[in-house]
Amino acid sequence: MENITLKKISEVLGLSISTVSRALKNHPDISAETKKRVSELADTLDYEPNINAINLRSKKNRVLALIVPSISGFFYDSFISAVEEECRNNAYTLMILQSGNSSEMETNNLRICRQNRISGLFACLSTETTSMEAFDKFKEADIPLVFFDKVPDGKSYNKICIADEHAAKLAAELLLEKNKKKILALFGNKILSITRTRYPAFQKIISLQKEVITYTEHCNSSDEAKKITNHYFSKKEKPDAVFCMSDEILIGAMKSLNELKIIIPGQTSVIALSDGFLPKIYTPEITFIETSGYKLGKLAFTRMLNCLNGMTEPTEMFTASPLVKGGSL
Amino acid sequence: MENITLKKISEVLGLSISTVSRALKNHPDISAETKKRVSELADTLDYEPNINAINLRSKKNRVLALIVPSISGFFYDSFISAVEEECRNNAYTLMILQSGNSSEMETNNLRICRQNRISGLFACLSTETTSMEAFDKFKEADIPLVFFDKVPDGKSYNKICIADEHAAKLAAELLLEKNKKKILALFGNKILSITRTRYPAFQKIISLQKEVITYTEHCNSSDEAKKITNHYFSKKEKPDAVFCMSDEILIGAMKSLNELKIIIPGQTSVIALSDGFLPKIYTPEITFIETSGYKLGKLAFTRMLNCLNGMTEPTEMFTASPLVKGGSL
DNA sequence: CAGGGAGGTGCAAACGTTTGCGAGATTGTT
DNA sequence: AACAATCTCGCAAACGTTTGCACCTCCCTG
Repeated sequence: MENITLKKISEVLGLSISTVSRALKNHPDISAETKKRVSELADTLDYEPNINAINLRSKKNRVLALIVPSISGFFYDSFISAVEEECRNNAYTLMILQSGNSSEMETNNLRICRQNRISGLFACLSTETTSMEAFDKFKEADIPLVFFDKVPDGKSYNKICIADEHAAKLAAELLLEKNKKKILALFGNKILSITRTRYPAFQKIISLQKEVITYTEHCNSSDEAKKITNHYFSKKEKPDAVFCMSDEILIGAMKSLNELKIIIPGQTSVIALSDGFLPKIYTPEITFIETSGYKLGKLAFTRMLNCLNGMTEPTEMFTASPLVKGGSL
Repeated sequence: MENITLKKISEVLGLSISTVSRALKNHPDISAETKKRVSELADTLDYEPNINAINLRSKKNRVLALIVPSISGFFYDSFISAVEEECRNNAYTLMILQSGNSSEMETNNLRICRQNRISGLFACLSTETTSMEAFDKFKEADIPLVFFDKVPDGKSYNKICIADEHAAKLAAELLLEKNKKKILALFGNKILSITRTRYPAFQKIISLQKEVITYTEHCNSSDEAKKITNHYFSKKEKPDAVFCMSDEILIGAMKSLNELKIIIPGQTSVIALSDGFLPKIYTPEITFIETSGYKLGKLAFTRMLNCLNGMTEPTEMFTASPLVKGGSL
């Protein structure tokens, strides 16, 4: 099975290459008779146009790239899933690259993107990233750049985020509403943009109630979250609620609470910000504010599409974060 | 920032395109002096060769495709993660496509692959797939095809699998060793190749002990697994062990056991075949036979590399499935 | 019959790269 | 002085596609 080209078809049919090309594109110059002959032969030969040639000629391609710390995770896999779905439906090819949260791999990935002359880039910053220089090159080249989740500061970038502020506020309000007085609040690494948004929003609401005590902690992993939770629940005065900023933290906190046989929601309540998969694993199911990677992916793609169509003004967009009630609060 | 080409560089330096091309490839024909001038300019201009042109000329490309039912999942995300890692390290580009377990999308994805003139394909069959015709076209075109997880029957394909048989046997042996007498054995859909391997292997071992009773059930989702578990544990004579063929099933079974407040491992034991993430969520951690997507991905990639280098004899390979002890057995 | 439109098709260039071949220049050998 | 060897480099073709332009053949109209 050789590769079928326009040339082959044209030779068989005794036509010129250009006629065949036009016939397949339903060009008005070509007679219906010819079109029929051409497309029938193309079908039987399983002709597929060579994308490389097309891209080369058009100086464009329909390839989008996506850089993410890790494909497998609590959140990114569903984000990617959504983006891939849209790409496929819009005849874009998706190139996924992992940065492993290393800025070296990140710049390397950006090089790969440039090599491939991608048409657009979805990017989640690695935690190590300090300089935006490499990213700015894409902007200069008019290649749409859509950041998601971990986004850079400043007004000059497209950013698609969870409504972090709203979600954190909502969680805080719920805790107050339920009359919680001693709250263990677990956040992620302070460097992360999501932490820098979620943390103050949460605190602002909580601090409205003077008599509420919050133990605020930052943790970098599930294990750290577990240790911290262990610490607070080994005291005699235990918190009456735990707030978890992310799935990763939720895992650690729940591990601790379960091991200590703390009854939920009897002895303490739990509320989390989550993609939604994990909370349903536990019994009772954890009440959470949904921070859906899937929705975020869909939104990021529509923004990308707009950029590709010329709407290049940098925009910050948010997905809604509904409350999903479990039995943990 | 225009796109830099060999032509531009050659014009600036007053050289021919071919000289520039050779200089950058360290061709012996070119003087050290010229090479230096060329590569310095290329560096400052951020020259990146146009992959489309290269591919067109060489009639090859370094693109591998991967078709998977869904990116987000208990297993595939880590498989993909491994494959992406290797692709990046070997300068291959990875194109990921989801089939959503629909054979229509699957054939559509295969068309995309052909269009892109991919060099190799990793594929996990959708549950709907009945005909291998579309896949066979790749074989005819000498495009390496490596199946993983859900693989077709027959000796004529490359297949990379979990050592399903061994894993299922191991689980069964452990259950017997621990003197379990009434085992609820939960398997997935009978159509799946993994079920067709795991099921008989498990049964064969268990049936060696005549006095052991097994309740074998097949379920298509976590929810079904939960319902079935509920059913068996609502009886007065409850099973003293539960075997879960996959993570998906484990979730359902555990949900049921936790809701019924069955104490593990006091009242019943649990053992699963799992990627390894979920078992560690629970308390006590679930004892499992590791069926690592990550390892499988690494193995699939080495097989792919061998195929690309001419070792085309179809081969079936397995990853090891070690036992990871938790506290549930 | 001349002229003109329309309908159908082909020519050739361009996209950016690689590479076989050959040409000019320099040096060394006899 | 003639010639060979070596070192540097450029020409041109090829990969498969698209597209502006020109060409040819009919047929119609005046």
